Amino acid sequence: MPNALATKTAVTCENCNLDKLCIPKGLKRSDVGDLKLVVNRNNIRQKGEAIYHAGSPFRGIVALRSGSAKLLSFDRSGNEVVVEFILPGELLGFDGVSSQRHNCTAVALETVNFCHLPTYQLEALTINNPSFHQVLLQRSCNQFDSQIQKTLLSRRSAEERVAVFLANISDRLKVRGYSELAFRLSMSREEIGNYLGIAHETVSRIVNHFQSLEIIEIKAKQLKILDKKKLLSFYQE
Amino acid sequence: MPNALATKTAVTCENCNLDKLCIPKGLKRSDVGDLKLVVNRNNIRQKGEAIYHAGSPFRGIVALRSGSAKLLSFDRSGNEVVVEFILPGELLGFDGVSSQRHNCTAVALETVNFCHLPTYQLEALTINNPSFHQVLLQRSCNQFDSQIQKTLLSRRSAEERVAVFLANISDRLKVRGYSELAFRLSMSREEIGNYLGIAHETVSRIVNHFQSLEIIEIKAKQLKILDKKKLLSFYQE
DNA sequence: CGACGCTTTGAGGAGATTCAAGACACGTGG
DNA sequence: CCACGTGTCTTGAATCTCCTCAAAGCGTCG
Repeated sequence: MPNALATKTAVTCENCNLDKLCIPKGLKRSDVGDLKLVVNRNNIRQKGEAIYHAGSPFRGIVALRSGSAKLLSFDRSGNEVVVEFILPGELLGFDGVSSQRHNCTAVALETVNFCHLPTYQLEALTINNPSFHQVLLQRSCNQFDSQIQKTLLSRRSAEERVAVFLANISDRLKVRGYSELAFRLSMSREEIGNYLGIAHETVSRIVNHFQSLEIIEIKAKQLKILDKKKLLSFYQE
Repeated sequence: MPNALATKTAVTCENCNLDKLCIPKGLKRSDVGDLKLVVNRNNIRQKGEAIYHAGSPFRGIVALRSGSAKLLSFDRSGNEVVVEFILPGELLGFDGVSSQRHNCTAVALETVNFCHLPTYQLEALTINNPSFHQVLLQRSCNQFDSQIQKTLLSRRSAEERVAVFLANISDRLKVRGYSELAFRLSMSREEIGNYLGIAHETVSRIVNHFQSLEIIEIKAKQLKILDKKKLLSFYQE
């Protein structure tokens, strides 16, 4: 069935508008050809549904095509801790590689569409194609890097954390071709606070403070950044 | 010169007492043979000296043989932030993989001896030996996992953080065959505080509090854990 | 339209920081 | 071997940031 449509409409890795961000980034054209043959496309989850659960066996790497998601862990009291937010073109699943079992849960923040690269294909690709594994290693180390950035941020004040958070989402959306100054914040205050390590009331207070300074404007979940420079100045000392 | 001694005394990957923790872990015997041929052994750094610097090009993966080290990043005011402490058998350098340039600095906390697996050998190994890259990917994802653990910890009180920190070092030393209940804390209060995201005065207060509760005993840098169960009870709610 | 969840806002309090000063340990040189 | 100086560690007091608890406002969706 997918093949019947392939001639005209099907999206493959080669013509995906995310190919500059997703796994194909850094791969040769011919290698992308190998990739497109083994990827499961068009997996859907609705808001609140899980993409995978903590504790479940690792089944492969996931690439978000549209929508956004959160990656969660749980402390031993069972409280959610948001480890990362995931935007289109970003990869998911590295939390399952080292023990072959996920230690995080990935949940859709809105309807998401994702591709899935199953474990056994992953191994096959590796053998035939060393540069593929190189790319994968790079991406996984990337995750490590971004966790270090988060550590740095955790030393700053609540105000700085919120400022950097908003600027960071803006930057990532820009790279993806969306507007960097007006977008939907699909996560709740609760989730933002949880991610930044501060109470949701604190998030709310700071967001409203930024509004009163005319740095941002927020209605419902729609965010406008009025002065990104000023926003960043909160972090740049 | 190393070859002349090889018959009797030289330590290679095959007879290294860290082979169950280091890169060889998870590799077949024959693969370890490939590895031992390309590793530079017996690199030394004195206390305070860097193993590599943030900003320098990535030259390969480092494996600590003896001594301990700290992995640092810097915030934009130039303050040190301790990202991780590294014990014997643990790997270093993943912070340089994704951009091919280190974004952390690694510094010896005492005299260290380490092995070095250079980039070009890394690539060669990958091509001839897929399982090797598999192991590398696993280790890098491990780093990611431990950063997530750190995030979880950053939500807890200062007391819990110190308790978990001490228990964690104890566990890691145990795996390495050292005593889990009596060891040298080679890092300063300052460095511990920096790692845990709390002031060094707070570390001092808590450590002394644990002493007064007869959970630990500390003289100079020598630590004795008198009641590990009680220590962990601080974290287990 | 009503209910539920998310967000806002206020007041009070707890935990950790900061600043400051003194104790201690270690290495150097007399 | 002891005196000295430097850096690390400890301890106390004042302060501050952020959290917790509580209640009200707003939006959204059946």
